[in-house]
Amino acid sequence: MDVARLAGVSPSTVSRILNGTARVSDDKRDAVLAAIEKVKFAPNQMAQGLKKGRSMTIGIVVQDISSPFFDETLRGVDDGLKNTGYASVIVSGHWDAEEEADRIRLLLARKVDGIILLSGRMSDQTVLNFSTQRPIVSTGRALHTASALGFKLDNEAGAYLAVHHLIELGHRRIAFITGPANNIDAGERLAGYTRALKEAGIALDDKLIVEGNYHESSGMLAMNQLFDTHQQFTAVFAANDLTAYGARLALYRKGIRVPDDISLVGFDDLPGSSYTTPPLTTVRQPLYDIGRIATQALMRIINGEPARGEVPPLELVVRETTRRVR
Amino acid sequence: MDVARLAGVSPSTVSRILNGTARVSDDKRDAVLAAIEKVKFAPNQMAQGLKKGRSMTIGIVVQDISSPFFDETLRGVDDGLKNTGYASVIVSGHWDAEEEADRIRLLLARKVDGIILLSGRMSDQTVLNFSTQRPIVSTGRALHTASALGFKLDNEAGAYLAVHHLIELGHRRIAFITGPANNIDAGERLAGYTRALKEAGIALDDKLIVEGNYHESSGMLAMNQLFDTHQQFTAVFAANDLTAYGARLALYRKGIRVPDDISLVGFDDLPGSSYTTPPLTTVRQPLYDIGRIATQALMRIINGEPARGEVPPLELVVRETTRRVR
DNA sequence: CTGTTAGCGCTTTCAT
DNA sequence: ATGAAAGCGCTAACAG
Repeated sequence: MDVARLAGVSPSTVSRILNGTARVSDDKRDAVLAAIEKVKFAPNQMAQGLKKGRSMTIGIVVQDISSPFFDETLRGVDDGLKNTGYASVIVSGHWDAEEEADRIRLLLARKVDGIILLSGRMSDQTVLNFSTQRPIVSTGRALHTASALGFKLDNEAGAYLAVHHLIELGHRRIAFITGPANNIDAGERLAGYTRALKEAGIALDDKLIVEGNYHESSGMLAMNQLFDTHQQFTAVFAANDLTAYGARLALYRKGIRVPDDISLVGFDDLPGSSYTTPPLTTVRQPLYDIGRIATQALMRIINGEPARGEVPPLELVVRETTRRVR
Repeated sequence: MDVARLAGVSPSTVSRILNGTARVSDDKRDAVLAAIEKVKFAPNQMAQGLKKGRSMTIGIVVQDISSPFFDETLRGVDDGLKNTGYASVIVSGHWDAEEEADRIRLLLARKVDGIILLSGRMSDQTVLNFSTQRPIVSTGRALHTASALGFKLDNEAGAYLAVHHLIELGHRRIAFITGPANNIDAGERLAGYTRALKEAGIALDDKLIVEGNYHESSGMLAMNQLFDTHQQFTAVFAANDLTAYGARLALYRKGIRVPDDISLVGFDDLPGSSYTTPPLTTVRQPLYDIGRIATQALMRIINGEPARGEVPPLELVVRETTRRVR
């Protein structure tokens, strides 16, 4: 080590000072510190990592690099990492189980110390397999082993909340724009919609259910399809906020007022949903908390402590896109 | 190496096969490949990095982990990295020059092979200093050395475009919600606003200029301040889209129609701006392209090629929040 | 308290 | 074409 020579000590001593591994006499310490300052020395993390078997890096797998949904969760992750010395490398699985697995293999080759999997598409078994190499914390699944932890939110209950709210306001013809057919969360939200209707004695009408893909454009398309087929309804429940935004625009284009003519409910409560016109009534997912709590749980596992952590439940946020049917 | 023993060859041979560094006889190659498959071997990237002096990682410095603005740019970065073998570690400077420098030092200690600095707050000189250690590509500044490249968009011209559009529509009383006072881009946008007004022979009215902070809430506050002080105006130009969203909500709350009563223009063209109600007229920043082009430029520098790259100019996107004054 | 030694997992001369 | 040996920069015994 350069610094060692400069300070006239051995590399070990420098290392000891850097890591606080052992007592070092004050004069040597001062000399070393001075040398470090002089050369602006910072230990090579790759060498450190190689030696210690810790890369001080965790991997985050998202499905979409550019989505307010993952964004908000990442903010939680970032805060959870604060003062841990850990950095994160973020990769995208692009909503594809295969690609997701590939990305995880890459992270593993990079020797990340742990992985956070957001909205994974892989099977639980695959996650469990990977977790033998490095601890994994995942959202969207219920897992609980020594090296794998999952947080599952009750989508069914969340959707029920939304539809029940609409029913309480007197709505009986409630359209539903679902998420992608192969998406588990989307399926659960559909189940919640169905249950709320059934409980209220409202017959399910397939024509009022149209498939979207979680993006704005699909919300718009879905609304137009509803209108083109002349469906009658007074409220729309969208499987996520982005879809609701699209639906909102379709309504605007038709000159239909929200909430005066039609009520609209979303799902997620993205940061932007408080600023739509009008502000969106939606089911709040504790996105930030999920990120933060998942990260803290992962840190615990990495440090050999038992895995634990719980996230707040979904809750309905009533804003201004819903009102009593007249 | 485990694989080496299994295949009955030396570690060097395995390495040669992995890297294609030299010819290897077919039978040995087959044996090694089989062994790799069997053990599912993937080289330890930290060891590789330590030896080769390349971490195959670049650092990205954003100012806000959770903002549609950076998001869109990051998507471009991600695409630019595709098939390069590079991964990125994203850190946030939180709009603070000091923190930004700290984060860069962290990235440097991690031996990233290059850095992309988005909307940096540091001085050009500081960037140049860091660039002696690792190549840096930055947005928001004009730089062009062997190891530092900057892309600067013409904010002044962009703002001019927006205000000129409003003036052409007959607006004369145009309010401006600025960005943070210490923000360079914001200052340039103010200059563009001023020039457009002056060119049209419209006197500048300080009362129509109110400071925001680039967030939705400040747009809302700014509008309210304008109303509370009884300003007269028929159009509002917001320093960025988020601010425009906030202004839009304030207008909605007052029952003022957009664009019928008041026209509104933003700046950025965030992905969500096509789906506001009504869709927002704004100055388009090629966020995605910036990310992609910056990344490709950085890759070139890393590979020893001359730095180059150019981003598309700002352009006005006329949607539905502006109309001719009656 | 501190220096010497070995070695983390890989690549790269240098021989052969 | 291939193996042996050295070494990337650091830390962790092991002596002393």
